[in-house]
Order: sequence, then structure tokens, then C-alpha cells
Amino acid sequence: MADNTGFFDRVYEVARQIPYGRVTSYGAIARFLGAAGSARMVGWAMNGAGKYPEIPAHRVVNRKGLLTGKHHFEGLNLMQQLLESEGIEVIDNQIQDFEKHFWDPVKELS
DNA sequence: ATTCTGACGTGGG
DNA sequence: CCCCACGCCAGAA
Repeated sequence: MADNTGFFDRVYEVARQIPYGRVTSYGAIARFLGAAGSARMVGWAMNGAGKYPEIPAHRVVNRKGLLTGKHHFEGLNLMQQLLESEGIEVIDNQIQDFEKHFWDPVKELS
């Protein structure tokens, strides 16, 4: 990849590779980008991901498996619906069996 | 330029 | 497990 890949573009590239029915955390992506500790930037980058329909932002949650960013989607529970449609059980904004659905880019992509 | 905010994470209690 | 405080750094006002 070219050097002109901004932080945002990297986040988009990783988020786009999240498999169907899987979820990951902002910190995992940040760590994969070598920006561990700057997990906030990942979330902020996702803010612009809404322009890219290929990026499943609903598969990115915080480390607790909580749908913290669902408020940024159109509907109030659109994020949850998308996840449930992929076979992920969500109760009260909390992904059930989060560890089981967790997808670590560092571990999978490495 | 300065200030604040934020879709987070970690550590201590 | 919960709660609190700090760090992180890009972007907006």
C-alpha cells in the first residue's frame, strides 16, 4: 500500500475485511494498525466510514462487546438488527458470546 | 493557535 | 463484575 494511506484509510481497509457473522473491537483494530492506545481514533475514523457501504461498522464494537456506536446509525436499533441478521445475538446493546464471535485482525490477518 | 470533544482502553480501588 | 481517572490523538469550532 502506498505511504499516502491515512489512518482513516487503514481503518476502513481492516473493517472491510471483517468476516460475516463476526465482530471486532476498536482496540483490536488500533492495535493492528500499531496505534494501540489510540482506539478512539478508530472510532472517529468509523465516523467517516458511513460513506462506505462496504464497511460493516456494525461489526465493530468496544472491547466489552457493547454496541456503543449504535447511536450513530440511522435507526435506534439498526446496528442491533444488522448483527442479529448475521446470527449474532444482541441483548440490551450487549453482544452475547462476544468472545465467540470476536475476530482479531492481528490474529487472523497478522 | 487554543480548546473541547469523542463509535476506547487500561489500570487502580 | 462495577466505578473512577488518565491517556490517546485527529478533527471541528
